[in-house]
Amino acid sequence: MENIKRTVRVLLPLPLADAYDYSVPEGLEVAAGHFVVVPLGKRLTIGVVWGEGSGEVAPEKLRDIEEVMPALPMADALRRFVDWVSAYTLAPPGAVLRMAMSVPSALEAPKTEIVYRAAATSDDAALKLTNARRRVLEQLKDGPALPAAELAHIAGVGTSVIKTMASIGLLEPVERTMRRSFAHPDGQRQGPELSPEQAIAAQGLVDKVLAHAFSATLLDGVPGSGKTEVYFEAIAAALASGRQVLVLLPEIALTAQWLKRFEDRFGAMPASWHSGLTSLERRETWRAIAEGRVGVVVGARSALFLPFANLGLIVVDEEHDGSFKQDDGVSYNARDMAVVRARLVSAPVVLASATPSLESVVNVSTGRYGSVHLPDRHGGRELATLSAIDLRRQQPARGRWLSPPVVEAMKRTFEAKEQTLLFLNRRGYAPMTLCRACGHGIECPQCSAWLVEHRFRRTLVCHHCGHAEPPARECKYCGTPDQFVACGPGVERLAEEALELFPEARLELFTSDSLMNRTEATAAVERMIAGEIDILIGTQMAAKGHHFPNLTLVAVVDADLGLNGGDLRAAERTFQLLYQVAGRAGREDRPGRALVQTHAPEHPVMQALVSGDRDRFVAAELADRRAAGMPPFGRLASLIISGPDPAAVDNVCSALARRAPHQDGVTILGPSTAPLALLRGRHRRRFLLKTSRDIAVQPLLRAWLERIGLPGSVRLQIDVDPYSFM
DNA sequence: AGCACGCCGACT
DNA sequence: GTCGGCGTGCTC
Repeated sequence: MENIKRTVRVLLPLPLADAYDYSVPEGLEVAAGHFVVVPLGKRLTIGVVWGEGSGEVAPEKLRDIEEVMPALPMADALRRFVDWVSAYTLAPPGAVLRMAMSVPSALEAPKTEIVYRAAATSDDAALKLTNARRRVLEQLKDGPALPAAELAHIAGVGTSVIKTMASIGLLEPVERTMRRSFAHPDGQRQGPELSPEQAIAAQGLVDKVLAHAFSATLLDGVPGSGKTEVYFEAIAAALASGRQVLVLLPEIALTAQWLKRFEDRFGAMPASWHSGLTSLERRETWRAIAEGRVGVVVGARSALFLPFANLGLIVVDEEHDGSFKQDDGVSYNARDMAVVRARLVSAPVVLASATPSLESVVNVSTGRYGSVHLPDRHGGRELATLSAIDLRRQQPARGRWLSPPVVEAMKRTFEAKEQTLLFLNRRGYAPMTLCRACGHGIECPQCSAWLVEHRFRRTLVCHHCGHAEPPARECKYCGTPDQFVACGPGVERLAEEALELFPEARLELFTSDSLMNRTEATAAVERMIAGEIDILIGTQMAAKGHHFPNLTLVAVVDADLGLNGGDLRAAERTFQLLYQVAGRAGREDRPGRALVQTHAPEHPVMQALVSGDRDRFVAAELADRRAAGMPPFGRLASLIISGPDPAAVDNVCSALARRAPHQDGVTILGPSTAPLALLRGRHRRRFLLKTSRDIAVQPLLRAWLERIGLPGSVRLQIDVDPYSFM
């Protein structure tokens, strides 16, 4: 008879329905949170011990854990966070774990090196002291132990001298783990002088940090009111009490300017976490965070799953930003999950924004979140005056996109040697290309979307799947050559127009295509600050996280762009975006102007922007949402069914429709074709589940989907709290 | 996520 | 006749 072995549940970073049971070999010490190597099929995989064995699997199927990784175990709070996110989003727990195990190499034993220190001298050895050997010992007398090569170099001897000294006992080799050291931002350092309002706000946040308990606070203030300085005080307090801080920023707002401000305040850079890190940087940063050697991490949403040893504060800046929502793989909103993570580690979370999301506004009014309000622009700077330009009356010339008042304002700005930002949230030259002969537009072969012409790169690109093709001469529908015509403006086309109007102006494009990487973006920002650019043309990349002192005119070329399409958040998002863009103008001593071109100046969004009455807009938008039972007053979940064969997709939809839940407070909308009816060659249908606030959507969805069989090629994507409907 | 198994097109 | 394409299914 075989001994009854202990079994444990091991969660693997794979999209499996649940953790797997493994047996623990005799003599292996295994506890919850340990990273372990286990066999899976023919290969070995790293997983995390999640608890004692479930006992649900036939004992003969169980396999032994191979080994325990030499890494700090995953903290209890992080494991509970993974479970929580999985339960909320209905993503498999292993898919969530994968986000918390993004750097597998960090789990391996760190590399070591041999360093030498002076050995306790014996008389015997002292006799053999040559000049070279003496110099080596001199170096080590009050310096640190060093690797052979380095020691030899600074002592001016060959490495063979070190080798011999070690062998005759003059030097003692020591094995040391190599680890990158991180600078320590100083929480004790004196901060800048704050205005009375800022000081009160900062104290409010500091009190939350010192309470060492969970709390959520909305920090709400207009651009330039000093939000960053205020939450820096909370960071200082957390650092001073020996705790770690996580700052989440939208990816494109993580700029050199932000880092510079941080360094000026704390005397050292924070650790940053974003997609541009090398694998070495990721490994070292991950490890240092787990070992508590990093005080502050600033990062994009994926930083939320880092293994903090001692987290004492989370800040989510630009909390309204849609990019906190991840749509591929696990659909989660990092802003909301940051609140959960803070609760699980009993730490405060601060959500900061000049244009808070309606969710946060409602959470404040119901008392779930506290609030700290900063009323004014610091230093008495005024917000830009914002005017709507009615495109129905002030028409641009044919084939042109800038209206006469905008051109006139650009002219005056240029003559005053000040800078203009033309904002258009459309990459490329033209969003659509049409054949004049037959009227067909050029579509993506795998998506229901137009191909966008990128004239500089001489390609037509699909912005949804990345498909690219060279421009053809002949129309593929009617064969007529040379009849293509570009429809509508993109930033490249706008640049062409601006250059014709101002041939002597220095003009630059600022988009995610023309500026491929961070370094180039930083350089462009610096040129802008240095006044080497007169006209900057950009997408929303230009609108976030930058501060251009000589920028006095912002023109929004197509303010209606985000309002079409019937998206739930269209008005909210447009307001937030345009408000932020307009906030770029006139930030120093010069007054700024923002001109917003629109076909619907009477639209509540435009009215609110022009009057600067954010509160009235928010109130009106909230009233609409409440009447429709939409978030934040109701709950939404979306199901997207997709597959290459439309008939198979429709079959699944019929099965879903037959089993749809019927109960009070629950509405099922659909199935209907999803907004991108064809994406990457997959046909897409969508159901929307709408419930009242008091109903939890997860049990409802679980029961609904429980017995729905999916053919292999059909995928079902669940999105609880969808942000965008496109 | 891998990795194998399995069933239809272009090669030696 | 095989080599190999990637659809489908399983892994404690």
